[in-house]
Amino acid sequence: MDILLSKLRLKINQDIFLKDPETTELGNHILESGLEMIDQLGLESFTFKKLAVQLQTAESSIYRYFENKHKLLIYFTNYYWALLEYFVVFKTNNLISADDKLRIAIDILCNPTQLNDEGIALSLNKLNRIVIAESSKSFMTKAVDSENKAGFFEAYKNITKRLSQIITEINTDYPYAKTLASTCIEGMLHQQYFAQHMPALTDFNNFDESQRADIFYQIIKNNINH
Amino acid sequence: MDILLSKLRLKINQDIFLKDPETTELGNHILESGLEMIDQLGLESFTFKKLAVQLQTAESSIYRYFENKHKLLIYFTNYYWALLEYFVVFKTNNLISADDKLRIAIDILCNPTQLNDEGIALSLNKLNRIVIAESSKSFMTKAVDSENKAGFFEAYKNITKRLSQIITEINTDYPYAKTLASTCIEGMLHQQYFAQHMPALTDFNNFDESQRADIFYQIIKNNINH
DNA sequence: GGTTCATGAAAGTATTACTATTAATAATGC
DNA sequence: GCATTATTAATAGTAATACTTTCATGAACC
Repeated sequence: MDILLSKLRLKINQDIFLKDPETTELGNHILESGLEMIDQLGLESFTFKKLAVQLQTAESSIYRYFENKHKLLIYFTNYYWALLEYFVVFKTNNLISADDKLRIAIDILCNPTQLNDEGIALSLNKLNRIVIAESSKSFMTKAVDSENKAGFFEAYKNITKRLSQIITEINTDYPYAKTLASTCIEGMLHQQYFAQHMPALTDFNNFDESQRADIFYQIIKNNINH
Repeated sequence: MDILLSKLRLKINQDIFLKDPETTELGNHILESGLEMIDQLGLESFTFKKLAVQLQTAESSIYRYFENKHKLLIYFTNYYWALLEYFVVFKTNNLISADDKLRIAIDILCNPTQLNDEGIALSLNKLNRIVIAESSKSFMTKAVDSENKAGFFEAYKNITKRLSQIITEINTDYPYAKTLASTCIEGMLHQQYFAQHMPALTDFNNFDESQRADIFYQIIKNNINH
């Protein structure tokens, strides 16, 4: 695993960026500091101007990589979901029991910051935080239909598909695998957000991570076997 | 019910607005056209300037009612959830069976546009659409903690509490009532959005409304009785 | 009839979200 | 080693956004 991870390169839809940021030094700086700043400031207060100042470069240089900050956010969410999908595939690969696969997939999705992040260029913690706090803004826009067509949400749809396939593997006749999968994946994100900011909406705090995985495992299991 | 509804006035946290929009003609126009425009343009493209042009008034006049468009959105989400809570309370009021209450609460939450909207000033359809598409932006900001403290999300927390109380009524020992309730309420919104914009993430289209209610009923029932 | 209040009109500011131009620098090809 | 090309930095500029301020007008109320 370590060997594989030492050169992990995720495939990101080419239309998300104007110029592949992973191919140059400035590009990589844009990703690192961009992630850091969106995490710190939130998407609303984050601007390419501020990022340019931080990187001691020109605003126009950043615009050569990304059309706007919305695309940069989409880049990060794709990166995050592609990464988690990689882990799900890798860790469930040789398992025979679909139930074991479910357990592991949920663990990864609920506690991604526990993963071994060697070989991953971007901070998994920061990615996790911005996906929790900002990712819904990436598809809750009037451009959703055209961007969906352009494949900007493929990584998110793929991981949902993986989870729904595991569900179907456990019970072929269960008719709502996609709804159950997407509801749980969204729910896992929201519960983390609520635990931090609106505790009235959750039974967890962000310390009982394993319990969070448990309840989503229960929700899925109790439904598909019924 | 009709008699009651003919003068339905919902309590909205006073700190959300600078001046109560329901007390004046201009205020009510701001609400009506503001709702219409956010629905049409999306929150990002919507501006007070555009609204002022539409209403043939001055931008500064609108600013006398709401500090910014974010507050206007919060006003609408509060209005929406307060309205649905009213219906839940009203329709479950005299019921003895907690199971019946659950069924009815879920029906209201999943198919709010079926409700009798006589006596409601704002369009329930538009409110429903903007809550689906925009409401997560109302609390996914860096101001969430102070705004939560200020009570801006009370209506949302209240309806979640209602649902979780019904869950607890069915099974007093179930320890995750809040998580189950908030996950389902968020899920109901998301499934509607996915059905329209990202069908790969759902098993429903927006015509089988009753099925959508069914699956959330199943998710809750199958978990709390286990 | 004077005061308060709500609105409208206009102007002004700082910031945002870009685009365009040009000069300087680095990399690469022959 | 030199010319070509690509990449970046620096600067300036534009249109729009998100406000704030000031002031005049008219209506309402007491």
